[in-house]
Amino acid sequence: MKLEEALKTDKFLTQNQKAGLNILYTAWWLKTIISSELKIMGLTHEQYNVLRILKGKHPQQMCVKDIGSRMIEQNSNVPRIIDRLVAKNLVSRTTSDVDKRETVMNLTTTGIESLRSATHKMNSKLKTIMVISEKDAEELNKLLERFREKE
Amino acid sequence: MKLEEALKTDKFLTQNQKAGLNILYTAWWLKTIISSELKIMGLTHEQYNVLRILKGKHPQQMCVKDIGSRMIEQNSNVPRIIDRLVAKNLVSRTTSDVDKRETVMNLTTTGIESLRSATHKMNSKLKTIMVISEKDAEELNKLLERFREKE
DNA sequence: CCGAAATACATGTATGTACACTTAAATTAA
DNA sequence: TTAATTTAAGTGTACATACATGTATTTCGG
Repeated sequence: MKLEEALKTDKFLTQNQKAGLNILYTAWWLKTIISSELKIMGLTHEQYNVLRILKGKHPQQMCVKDIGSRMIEQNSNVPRIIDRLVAKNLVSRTTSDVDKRETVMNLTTTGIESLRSATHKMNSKLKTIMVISEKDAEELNKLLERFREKE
Repeated sequence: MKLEEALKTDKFLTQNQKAGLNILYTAWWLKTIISSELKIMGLTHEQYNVLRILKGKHPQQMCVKDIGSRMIEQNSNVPRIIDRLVAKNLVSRTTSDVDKRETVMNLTTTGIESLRSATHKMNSKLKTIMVISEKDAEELNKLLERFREKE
């Protein structure tokens, strides 16, 4: 769907302004699809993100700060997302021996299993919705990074 | 910044997968900049969005449903966002004469003034951060719409 | 070695999001 | 015309976000 239809408007002044809204809308669209898929497994978007980040270092432990710096939405409140994963017994949490300020996290066996099946479901879903060519995707990545130039 | 640096990873399997994360990250980046600019005026991102939507039809009134269908994040809880705008006296809210199920909203004089100065600040800010060429922006819009093909 | 500064995390508050459920009004069907 | 259905909003709950503040621990300067 064109953005004009999605937002029922035709008042974009410049392609730059439209691009800003288009990015926000596309992110919302993608997040909605991902979330509805994860909901079946009792996970939220950000809980899944944390599990994946932990998987990346497994079997090493990770502290809150390390996890936070790898999150897509970098102001996410990691401790509270962890709270919910611990409550579901997907993640274990202990105080670091090395630095007692740090809390360190690790996936539990249940966590690894949940993540495996969630990832499997997610990948099949994404395959059906993300259908642009690798060449187009590469170009899109280049343009998004150029869009964030002033970062 | 490249996405790999922003998320401290190098594990993107395909350009398609990277594009998904890149869109989510870029949206977060943009929303953060916009929000910090609006905060100075005591507005949130979504409150500003609602004010702009109302402006688009002003001096006509709009009902909750109409506003909702024009929001970027289409599951936003419009009544509660309106609550806050009414509390700040930026928007007036009455029951429709035509259909008593509907609540109709309109900008107040204060609302119009707030929006005007918020928009002014926002446009100058956006001009400094959204620096890609109109040609690149057009290509980006084309690719984002292609990305959402399966919508 | 000690006190100040920095760091890592937790917590509180306001706002927003997603979604189920309720209520009131309008529309439709019999 | 009345009963059933649909529609528009509001409300409740769980989760997430943005940000300020508090607390314990570590580090650093003197």
